[in-house]
Amino acid sequence: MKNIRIKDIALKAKVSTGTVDRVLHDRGNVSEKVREKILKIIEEMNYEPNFMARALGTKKVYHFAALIGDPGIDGYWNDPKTGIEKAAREARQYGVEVSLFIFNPYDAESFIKKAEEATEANPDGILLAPMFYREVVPFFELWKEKEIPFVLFNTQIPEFDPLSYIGQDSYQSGMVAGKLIHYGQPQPPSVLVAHIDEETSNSAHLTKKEQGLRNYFVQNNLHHHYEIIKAELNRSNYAKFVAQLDAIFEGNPQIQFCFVTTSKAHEIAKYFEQKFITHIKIIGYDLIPQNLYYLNKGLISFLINQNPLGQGYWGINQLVDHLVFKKEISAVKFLPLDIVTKENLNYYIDESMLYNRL
Amino acid sequence: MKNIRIKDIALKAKVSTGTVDRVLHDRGNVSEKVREKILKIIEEMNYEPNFMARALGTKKVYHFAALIGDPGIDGYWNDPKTGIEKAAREARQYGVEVSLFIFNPYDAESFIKKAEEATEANPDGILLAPMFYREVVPFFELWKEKEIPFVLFNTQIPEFDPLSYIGQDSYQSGMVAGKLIHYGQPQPPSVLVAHIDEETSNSAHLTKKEQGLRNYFVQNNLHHHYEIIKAELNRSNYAKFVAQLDAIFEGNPQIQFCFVTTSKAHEIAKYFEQKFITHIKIIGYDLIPQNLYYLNKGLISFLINQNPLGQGYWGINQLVDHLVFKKEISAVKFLPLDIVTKENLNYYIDESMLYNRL
DNA sequence: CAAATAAATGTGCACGCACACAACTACTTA
DNA sequence: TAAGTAGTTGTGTGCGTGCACATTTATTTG
Repeated sequence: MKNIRIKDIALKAKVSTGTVDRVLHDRGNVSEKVREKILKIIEEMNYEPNFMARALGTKKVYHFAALIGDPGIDGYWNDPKTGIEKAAREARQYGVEVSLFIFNPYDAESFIKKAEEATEANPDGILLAPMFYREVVPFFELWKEKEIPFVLFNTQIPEFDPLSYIGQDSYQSGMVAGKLIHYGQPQPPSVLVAHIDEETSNSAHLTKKEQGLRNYFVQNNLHHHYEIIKAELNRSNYAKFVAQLDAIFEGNPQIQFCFVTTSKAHEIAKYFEQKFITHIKIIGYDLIPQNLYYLNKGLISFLINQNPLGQGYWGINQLVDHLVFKKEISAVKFLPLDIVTKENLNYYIDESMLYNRL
Repeated sequence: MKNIRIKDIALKAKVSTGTVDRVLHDRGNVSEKVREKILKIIEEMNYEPNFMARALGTKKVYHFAALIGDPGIDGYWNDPKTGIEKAAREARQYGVEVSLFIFNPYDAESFIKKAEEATEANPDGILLAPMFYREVVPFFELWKEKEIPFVLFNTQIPEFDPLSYIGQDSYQSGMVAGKLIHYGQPQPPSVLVAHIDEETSNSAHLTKKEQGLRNYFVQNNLHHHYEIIKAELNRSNYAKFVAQLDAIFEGNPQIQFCFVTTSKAHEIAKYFEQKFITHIKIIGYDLIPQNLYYLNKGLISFLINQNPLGQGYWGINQLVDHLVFKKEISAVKFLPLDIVTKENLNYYIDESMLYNRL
């Protein structure tokens, strides 16, 4: 079961290995006649390059930049960061170095500053979470001009043809939430959809989650019976935050479910705990420690896991596959929407488990 | 950021690369004094072997045998087979060849025959689903004597120290089912636990699933209120199978949930469909086509995915890591217990998605 | 048509490791 | 003490590629 080597191709085509190499890598300086002959033979023998030898034989250093939010400011970013670091560690053997550029996820200015720094570093590829639509667009144009491929994660912006988008299907995750609510309460309940700490106007994925939820009920012909209440909340003024919640729940005692579209489900859980509210079930996003605490306490029923670690990990890997291995990569990579409960939680958070996912 | 090479170690230790090589691979013939010095330097420089170069430098061919059930007889085995083939394809570069030995999962004799064939092929490693406890034990002893490492998946049998076990945590999956039932019906319901087409006496994992379910209710102090009815069913005589179900559901009209411990949830769904039973929710295992059909129709509420594809994939990979790369591998690898509904199904079945898991 | 340039092709080494083989040292034995 | 042997250590080549450099062939120019 011997592997076909470049040497074999060269032999059969009666040329030197150097020429085959040029054809394989489009290095030019090959006559059209010879090129075609070689391509045909490559096809015939269905040659597959040996990645190990390829990686061994090249000493080129690839420099990637990763633009992510500050985990110190919002714990959500811990996982993408870990994923990126893991991928970076694995890719080190192939001559890949990843530099992190960490911005304040609540400050567009900070994003601009870090994006500029990343651009100045003149990397071979960029991975970023384009949180601020307006602010990121000029960079997309700049990078396109400089021919620096970029991979998006977390937030999808297809208009500027990124090399790839990694992330959740926000809309579909809303559908999953709908299912969980419907399953948990066949009688028509009222649902509070809470957007916490982010403007829906500048982050499309929140709206998509809400739409997914609403459409679940439409598609199942239930929307006449269900009541969906929407709220945009902000913790910057905590007293006001609590007052808003008071108003909502006192004014709508019929609410039985709360769907939190950001990673802040724990804030609602905390509120419920303090107010001794036990009859409302919470469904939220992301396995951050605060959420896990309330998941284990039973105040949060389900968390939808968007695989933030995987997003970072696969994001870097897309760049590696494209630039280092010259593989064809898919333009979109949706990650699974895991439904996480107290009972299956362990399989999603244990570090060693992460390697087990296929 | 240059990598440390064996050569660097040899230089620093003032020995030849051959000697370092002997230490790294425990090939013997190294004086204790030198050995320790080298080990210390390896530690100091924290050397990490370059797997590519390692794989490239050895031309040894590894021969693995995989013993699995026949997908033609029970569709469940399609996924492990696919996973094994995928891993085999990836490992080809490292000189790994995998031969499949496919037995009839309902026939112990067939298992013995195939296990004998696999043994005769004298492989370097074996991956198998030890479905028949009594029948497999002699082989464990034989392989141990012949020093052939074996990896188990699907069914755990720790007594004969396999190299590794890959698979589900059956007990915990029962707990997950308990949660889903409890969440879907806070008022104490009755649950039918159905073991279909397998003897609980010879397959421990079915019993573990049931125990997990029961213990969910115990741990949440609910066991006084819930009623759990157990049934062992077999489709070999289909008329009898239906008659049994008739008896159960007519005799227990209070049943609201059905938990099927094998991959045969679709049989119950089919029965419900024919009998126009709509008020009983089904929770089952495995994303086989028949189950997906009824999941999409809404007759099955949830499927617990044990990642059968991953089991095959990681099973082969454990052998590869151990034998080819001489890595340390974990004795147990539990795969995530995915909760799958109609709404997030796509992320678990689309082939291209499988690569996205971390 | 010779010289200069451009295009095409060939050659050989390095990447980091494994392994076969060669060589050296220390210890026995007669 | 020389020969024999076991215990150590050193050397060199191949694995499949990529790439820098050398060489040959075709094309252009004055």
